[in-house]
Amino acid sequence: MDWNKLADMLIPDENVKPLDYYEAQYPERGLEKGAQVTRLAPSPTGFIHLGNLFVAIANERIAHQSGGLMYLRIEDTDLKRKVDGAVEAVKSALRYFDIRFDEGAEIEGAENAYGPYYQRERAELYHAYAKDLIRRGLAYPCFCTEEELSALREKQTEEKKITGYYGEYATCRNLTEEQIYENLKAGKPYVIRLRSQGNAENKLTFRDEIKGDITVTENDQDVVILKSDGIPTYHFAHAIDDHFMRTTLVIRGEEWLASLPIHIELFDVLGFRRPKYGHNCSLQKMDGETRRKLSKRKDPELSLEFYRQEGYYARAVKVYMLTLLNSNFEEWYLKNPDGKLEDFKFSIGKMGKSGALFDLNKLSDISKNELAKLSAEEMFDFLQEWANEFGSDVQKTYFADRDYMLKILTLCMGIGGKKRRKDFTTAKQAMEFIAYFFDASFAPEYAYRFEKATVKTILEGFKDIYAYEDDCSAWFEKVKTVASANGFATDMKAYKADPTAFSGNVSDVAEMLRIATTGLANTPDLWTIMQILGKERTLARLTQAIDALV
RNA sequence: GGCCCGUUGGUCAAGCGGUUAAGACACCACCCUUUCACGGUGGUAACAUGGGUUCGAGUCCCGUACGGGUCACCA
Repeated sequence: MDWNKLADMLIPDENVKPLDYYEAQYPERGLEKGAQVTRLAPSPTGFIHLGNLFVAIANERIAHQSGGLMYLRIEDTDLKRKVDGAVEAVKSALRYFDIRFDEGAEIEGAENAYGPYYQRERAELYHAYAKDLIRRGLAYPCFCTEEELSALREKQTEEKKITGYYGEYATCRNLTEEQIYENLKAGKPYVIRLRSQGNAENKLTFRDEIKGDITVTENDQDVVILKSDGIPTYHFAHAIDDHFMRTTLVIRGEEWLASLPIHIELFDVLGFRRPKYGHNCSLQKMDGETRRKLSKRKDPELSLEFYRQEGYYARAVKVYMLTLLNSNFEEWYLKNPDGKLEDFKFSIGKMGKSGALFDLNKLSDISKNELAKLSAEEMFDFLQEWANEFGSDVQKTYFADRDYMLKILTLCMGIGGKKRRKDFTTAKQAMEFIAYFFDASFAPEYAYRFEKATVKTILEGFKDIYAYEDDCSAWFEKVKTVASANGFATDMKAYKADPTAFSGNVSDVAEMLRIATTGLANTPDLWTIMQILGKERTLARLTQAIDALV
């Protein structure tokens, strides 16, 4: 068999350059010792999910912490999955979480010397190396059809053999020269397969940066490296790209662990030094009784878009990811609540070995704490930004009167008090929380716990003596006045001693007033709310409440 | 099914042969309090299982069970 001839026929010389050329074009990066080059390599499906973020944060931290860099590569080798605008979607989603790339696809201001970063634009490189493999007898054309392949798979399954294209089953591996040229002449479509030199009987231990030592078997599958359209498969592109982009560390999902033997063989056969690998466990969730990997179809919370729509504070999501990512992060953060996330010493060795259940509850807790660190102005901006994109028309009007809104936020966040309140968990929830401050969205249901007549008398009594100018204590004295005038206890001790002696107590009266003016039984301080609402609006609300009591 | 990986409270987890088995979230109780939220105090709750090794095992070894991942011209 004349491999050179075959190689020239399959991949003509005019389409590729000598291998040395590429090595020279993409030299080793002159980074300091220990600096890691990492990457995020999504396929442009337009669906960027939590797992991407998870891995992205780890890659980003390690790269920047070590004085290295992280780049963005687009794995667009499967055109069936390609979606327009997907790259922009990836970038904007990650930007929202403050993940910065140093170079890569559409990264402005970077040198991008190791590009192109779209795999479809790197065809020449893949072809050059595929050609070299063919020439060396380490790759060959395969003319098997999809039908033949699936028939083979069925047969193997039936016979309880390992499925795949390998050993005796790799029929095209042994095609004669004549057969090959005949097939080519007949115009039969073909793929290029690796002629695997491995033996599945051989096991070797592989050091994974996250999982530690794992045992893998040698690859013996004649995997496809170039698809019939001349585009490489993931495996081949991975080997070539991570070599020429000079990646030193690949952190990726553990779904890749199974194909690691293929990658090991590919790197070896191509003569490339392998990067280090860390295979990260995927996020899971409970589905009834069982836990499972978060799924794109079933779980909206997998999509990063979900967090933007719900108005989760980006930093909160990031903090949560970090607590899942590095077991000692949470402790560090407790000690350094105001520290910069970048100051935490991220370590790949502290990454979990088993998949974590995603816990929205925990995220909510973190969100509350993060939002409680904002100033009223920052909260204003955060909410407005969210409302502009996802809010209702009414919600957008909340921001018309900046001072009014800032007063509301100051109250609801407990700014100026001894302790911050933690009522807000997301922008969406916060907007609903403050809705009663705006007449346009004030829709009270007035769920009183007392007789209408009683409530009415009390509301009228309070309205008569209410004065906007009253300070907090004068105001509360008036509440008490109305309370005792109607047989409600003003002294809690007396009330507790004998509840039957009273109709209720001040807190019940306060509740009626609260429901009347806000429609809710639970709110922040009522006096302050009335101050913010203003005299006119407060009286109007009381009147409205009284009128509703017929 | 084959091959890999894993298994400490409901959840995330510390633990590296000797601990009263940390901490956080959630939950419960009490305190603070005109409601709520915040805050404070306390509480319920765990080493999947069976064998070894060892003076001693959550920690090391083997088996079992359970869970996860993967077996494409998808990444």
